Amino acid sequence: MTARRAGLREQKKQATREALRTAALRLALERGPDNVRVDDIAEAAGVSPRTYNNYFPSREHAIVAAVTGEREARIAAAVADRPDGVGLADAVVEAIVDQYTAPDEPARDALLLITTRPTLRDAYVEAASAIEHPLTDAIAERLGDTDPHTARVLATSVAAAVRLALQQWLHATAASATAGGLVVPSGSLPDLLRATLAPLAPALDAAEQRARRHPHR
Amino acid sequence: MTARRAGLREQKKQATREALRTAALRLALERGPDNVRVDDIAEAAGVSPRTYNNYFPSREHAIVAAVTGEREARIAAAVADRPDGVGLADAVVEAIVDQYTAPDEPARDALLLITTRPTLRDAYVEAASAIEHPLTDAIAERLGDTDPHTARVLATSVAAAVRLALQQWLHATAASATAGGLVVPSGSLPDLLRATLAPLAPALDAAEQRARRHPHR
DNA sequence: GCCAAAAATTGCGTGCACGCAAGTTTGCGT
DNA sequence: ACGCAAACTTGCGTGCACGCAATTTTTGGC
Repeated sequence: MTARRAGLREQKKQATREALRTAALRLALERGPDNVRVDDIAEAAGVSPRTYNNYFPSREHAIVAAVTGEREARIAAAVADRPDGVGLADAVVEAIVDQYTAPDEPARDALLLITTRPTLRDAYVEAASAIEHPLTDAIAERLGDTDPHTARVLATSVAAAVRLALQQWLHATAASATAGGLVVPSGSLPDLLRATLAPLAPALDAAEQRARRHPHR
Repeated sequence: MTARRAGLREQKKQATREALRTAALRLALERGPDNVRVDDIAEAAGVSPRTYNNYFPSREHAIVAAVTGEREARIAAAVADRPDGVGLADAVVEAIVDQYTAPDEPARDALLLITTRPTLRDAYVEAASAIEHPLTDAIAERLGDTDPHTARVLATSVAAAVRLALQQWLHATAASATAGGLVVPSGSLPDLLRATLAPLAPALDAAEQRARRHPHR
C-alpha cells in the first residue's frame, strides 16, 4: 500500500528517462554532438549502454527529447482548454502556436545545437509526430466522438503540416547561418505555423459543421 | 549516340538500382526476409556491399521499392491527366485510388511477405511519402501556381492521410482474427483510401475556389 | 517477512548504416 | 584523340540498433 497501483516502478522509469535525456543534452552541449557516444550518455546516467536503447530508439532521440519535453501532452490539454465558442480550427492552431512559443521552449543554445547537425534536425522535426495521438483524442472530444476516423485523419494531417513548417523554419535558419551572422532561430515560427496550417482550416471547419449537424447523444 | 543526352551514366545507374531491388525481392521470397543479408543482395546484383547503401538507405527499402516501383510518378501524372472539369479533390483521390489498384500492384506473395515483418510494413507505409513532391507539383499546376505554399501543405497532408490508410489497412489485415474492429470494416483498400481522404476534401476544394477567384496569369 | 511471478537491466553477438579516402569509370572540352 | 575533371564504386573502420537469454530488482499474495 505504498504508492499508487504499480506506481513506484513507473516513477523510477521516468527518473532514468529524465536522467538519460538530460545527460545527453548536457554532454552534447559540452563537447559538441559528434563527440558524445551513446556509451557516454549511458554512463553519465548510470545505466548500461544496452539499457539506453530500451529507453530511446536512437542516439538523437534522447537529445531531442530533452528539448521537446512533454509538449505533446501540453498541446492536447491546450486544445481541450479552449472555450467551446472558439472554432475547432482556431483552437487547434492557437494551441499549437502557443506550445511552440512556450517560455522554456527555445532553450537557445540547445536549438542552435540541433540546427547544426542534419540528423538532429530530422529527429527534431520527426518528434512533432508525437502530437498525433493526443491531438486525435482532443479533436475527437471536440467533435463529440461522432466519428473517430475523421478525428484521426485531421490530427494526422495537422501533425504533417506542423512537421512541414518546422522543416521550412529550420531550413531557413540553416541557410541564413551560412550567410553569416548569429542565428538565433527566430524567423517568426508562429507566423510560419499559422500560414502552414491555414489551408487545413476548411477541413477542420467542415468536420465541425458535420458534427454539429449530427450530434452524437 | 542513340542514348539521350547525358544518358549512359544514368542508364547504368537505373540498371543497378533495378537489379538490386529485383534481387532483394527474389531472395526475400525464396529464403524468407530474415535469411537475406544485404551482402547477399549486393552479390546477386554484382556490386559491392558498400555500393548497396549508395542506392538504398536500408535493407528494407530495396524490397519495398521492388513493389512500389515508380508509383509516385504515376500518381502525379494521373492527377495531371484528369480533365479540368473534375474538382481538385476528386482528381487527387481518384488518381491515388487508381494507382493503388493498378494491375501489377498487388503482387500477392510480395505483399504477404511485407505484412509479416513489422519493419517491412513500416517501410512500405513510409514509402508513400515519396508522393509528396510529385503531388505538390501536380497540385500546384492545377491551382495555377498562385500559391506554391498551399500546394505543399495540401500534398503533405494528403500523403500523411495515405500513410494512415495504409497503416490501418495493414494493421487490420494482420489482426483481423482478434479484434472486433470497431473501426472501418477491414475491406478493400480503395474504400479505406476514399474514407480517409474524404475529410481533406474541403481543404482541397477551398484552395481551388481561392485559386479560381485569384487567377494567376 | 517470505517467496514466486513479473518486469526491468545487462552482456553478448550480429548485421547494418555511413564517413572517409583511395581507386575506377565516364564524359566533355580542346 | 587525348587527357582532365567530375561522378561513381569500393574497402575499411567505427559506432550503433536490437534480438536473445541470463541475471537482478520489484511487486503482490500469503
